[in-house]
Amino acid sequence: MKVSELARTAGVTAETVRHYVREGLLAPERHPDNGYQLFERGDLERLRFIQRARTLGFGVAEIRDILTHADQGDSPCPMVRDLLASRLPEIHARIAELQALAARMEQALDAWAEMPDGTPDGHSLCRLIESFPEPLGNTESYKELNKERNAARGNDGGSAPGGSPSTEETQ
Amino acid sequence: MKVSELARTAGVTAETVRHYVREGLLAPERHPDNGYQLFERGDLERLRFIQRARTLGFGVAEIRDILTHADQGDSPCPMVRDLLASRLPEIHARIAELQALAARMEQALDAWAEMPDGTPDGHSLCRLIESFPEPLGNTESYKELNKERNAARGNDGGSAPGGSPSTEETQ
DNA sequence: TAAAACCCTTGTGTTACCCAAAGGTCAAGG
DNA sequence: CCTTGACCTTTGGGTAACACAAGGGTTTTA
Repeated sequence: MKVSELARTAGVTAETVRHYVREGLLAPERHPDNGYQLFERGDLERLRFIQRARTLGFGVAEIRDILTHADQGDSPCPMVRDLLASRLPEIHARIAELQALAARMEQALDAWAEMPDGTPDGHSLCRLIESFPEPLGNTESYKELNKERNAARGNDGGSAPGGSPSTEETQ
Repeated sequence: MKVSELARTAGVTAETVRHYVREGLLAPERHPDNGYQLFERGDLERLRFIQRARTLGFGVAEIRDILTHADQGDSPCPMVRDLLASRLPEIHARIAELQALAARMEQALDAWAEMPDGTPDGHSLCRLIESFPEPLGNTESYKELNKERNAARGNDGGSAPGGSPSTEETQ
């Protein structure tokens, strides 16, 4: 199998397959003459495994670890269980944040239904937004909110090599 | 006010303020001698406005547009309303996806409570994961799921300069 | 006056891919 | 045989919102 045949069979793009190869999740042989990647039946299974793991919320680096362990004869199952168990609360937290966001948005839309648009004067940029409460004091929950956008979980759940964050010019 | 005083007052990091300056949301004057950024009272209000808008789910680029409009004397309110209204369904969709993910994770943890770990043989990488259904056929929902991780919404809701995606080597 | 504290810019990293460019390879038709 | 078009390769850049470190200047203070 060549790249796009594998990709088509598994329902992903060829770019995705190449990405997994680059990241070491897949290690196809190479055609000696032209350098084409040659995938086997096992690679298809491996790719399907990757897909399942992705739908369970695992990141590519984590899946690489899992596969590496399995390739070395170690059972990755305990690791898998731990990862899943430790990630679950984070997911729930993100759901709660998003629900709070949705609630704020709906509340805003409601409140604004009765307000005029108004041209910005020296005091008001957009009363629709300014009529909202500031993230007072609560630096933490504000920063949590930002994670909704970055939302690359997996880089903050584990060990923090730096210690306490956000401590430049602490004064 | 210098950078970190502004940042401290608003409860963000100096890096965040510098980021907004780089992105054009804030345009402080410069001290002619040393090049330091000099913020005024109005910049603090502006920053608080930005924070409120962020908690409402607006992206930095969108906020820049809003501010630019307001600076030019146009009311950004209609734009704000439209953005919010169009984004809300996306948020709900992401909540649903995350809830589905959480459900899958919980289901997995439950099901695995009774399964043995097992050492990987030639057929099984990790039965815990392999016992899961594949994202059959449904390429769309699989890709949607990925957005949970990237989760940079706002770059796919608008105009797509490319046309139909995922159409390399269509064959 | 020297160190602490703060300022500047620039570059790099994060996540999981997508996309474009430049160029080689291969199967089929004329 | 040669062209064409579909496919392959690698490299490099982009995405969102910052965080962080480096290298170097400035200001404040002890």
